[in-house]
Amino acid sequence: MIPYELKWTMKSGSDAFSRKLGTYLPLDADELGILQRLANPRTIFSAGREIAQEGQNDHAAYILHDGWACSYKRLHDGGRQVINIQIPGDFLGLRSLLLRSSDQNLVALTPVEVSQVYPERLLEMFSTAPRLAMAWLWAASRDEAMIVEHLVSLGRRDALARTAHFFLELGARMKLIERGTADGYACPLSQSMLADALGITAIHLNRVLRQLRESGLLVFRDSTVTFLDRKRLAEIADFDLSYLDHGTAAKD
Amino acid sequence: MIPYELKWTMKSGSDAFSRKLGTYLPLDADELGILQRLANPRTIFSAGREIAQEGQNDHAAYILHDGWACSYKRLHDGGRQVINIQIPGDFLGLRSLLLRSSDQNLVALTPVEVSQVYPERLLEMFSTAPRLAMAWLWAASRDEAMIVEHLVSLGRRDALARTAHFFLELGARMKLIERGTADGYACPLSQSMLADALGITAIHLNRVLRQLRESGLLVFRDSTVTFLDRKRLAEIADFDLSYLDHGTAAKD
DNA sequence: CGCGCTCTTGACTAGGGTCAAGTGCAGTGG
DNA sequence: CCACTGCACTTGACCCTAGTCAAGAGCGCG
Repeated sequence: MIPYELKWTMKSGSDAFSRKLGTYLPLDADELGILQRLANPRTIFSAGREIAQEGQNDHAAYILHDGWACSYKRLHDGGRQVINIQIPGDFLGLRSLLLRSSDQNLVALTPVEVSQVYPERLLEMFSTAPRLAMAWLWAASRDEAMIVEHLVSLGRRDALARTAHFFLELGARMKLIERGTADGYACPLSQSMLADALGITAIHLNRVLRQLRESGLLVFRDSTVTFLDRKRLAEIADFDLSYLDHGTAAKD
Repeated sequence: MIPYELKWTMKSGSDAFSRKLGTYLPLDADELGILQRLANPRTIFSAGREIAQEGQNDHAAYILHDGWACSYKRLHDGGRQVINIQIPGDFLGLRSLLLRSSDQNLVALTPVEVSQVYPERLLEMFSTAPRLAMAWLWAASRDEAMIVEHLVSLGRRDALARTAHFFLELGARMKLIERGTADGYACPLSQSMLADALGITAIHLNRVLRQLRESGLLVFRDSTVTFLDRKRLAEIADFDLSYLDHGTAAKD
């Protein structure tokens, strides 16, 4: 299998995080400067590295600049529930900043590049750059809306619809940061990780993926998602991307 | 059946919202004054009244001072998934404040008393009362942590554990606002509402409730939850209330 | 070469959904 | 006072989705 890294479209250059906040409201040079300072210095975690643990109280929050990460919780029986998958431009562990201890685990799924978020600098930003603060809170609200939609999937969609929904959402997010097209995107997730996100077993996910493939809907193979029939997928998944709150979202 | 209103323990008096923020950090007279102004004027919605609708862009957010409400999303097939149940002291629709349109519906489950949250006054507070802003963001983070735990329930707990977990969590929240004890609390939820929160059918919830009752674990009857064996319930549910982030949480 | 990991598939099982019927009560109108 | 309606709740019978168990294939790596 081709190592994931070789397949990235490395058009990062401009910062995914700034670009994301910029979709909420246009940022001026001063504001972009503040963001630049928040986005440095950078730290690298290698793939598989645990970035934060549930119960820790070191209040580790980051901005993810490159690579994929995910947040999850563990149950006492050893089960794992993935809360969210994070891609470049996303927050990591933001919710835990003000809580006494982290409510989740964070792990790097590929090599990642992050910058740490410090509560003091954040509070300072809230008073000196209120527009930026609004954009920040908007992004946090949007993250929460994604978690809520994930909750709806787990509660009310069957395995097929859930899987279709997941890939469609991720596709929309990837497209927003210019790492994907309407046809597909690179996706370095293992089936077991995906299954733990979707609340089904890896075995059943495998069956669902086969069904999606054989129905001519979607192919997930070699760490790549290829949409074959987005329209029908969206119908099956009851997918409506308005919760992603893309201001200028394309219709497809 | 006894009307729900008659059974409230009306010890409100001091404001549930102020008390909640106060558990994060002690508030001084100035800060309490600001909160008082945010908590007025009050609006009443009668039971069953829809407070906000998904897709609306009137940015309606409230603080719930009295009564119960819930937030939910609808699927195209008519299905409903309850996101969260709100009790006095909770936010309503806070996440939708900065989004272009509300990502959820809000409905009053009992008569409720709310005060509206205005974005301008909120931003003002962030610059003039940073400690209050932190407490506010803490409360919002805690709400999100509850949603995440709900997501874990839907993804990885079976119907029995899910139901037990729900009642335990709600019990801890009720106790925090002094509307419940270690033995139980008043709970004006219909079985169908509860089922839509737990991601199961009302019929199956009914079977689960019977099982809980017959196993001597918990009784939910006449809008009242009575714990019979909290210890065993907590084991079954894999319940650990640290995500609720009660600073001084009692151990029981 | 063999270990370990991810992925794949089949056979069987069980948790929870669906369908259907029925109970108990509150409210309404005769 | 008593039908009648409507809603929330209850229970049983049956079925299907997804979990469990088991075996094997493909591949990277020491």
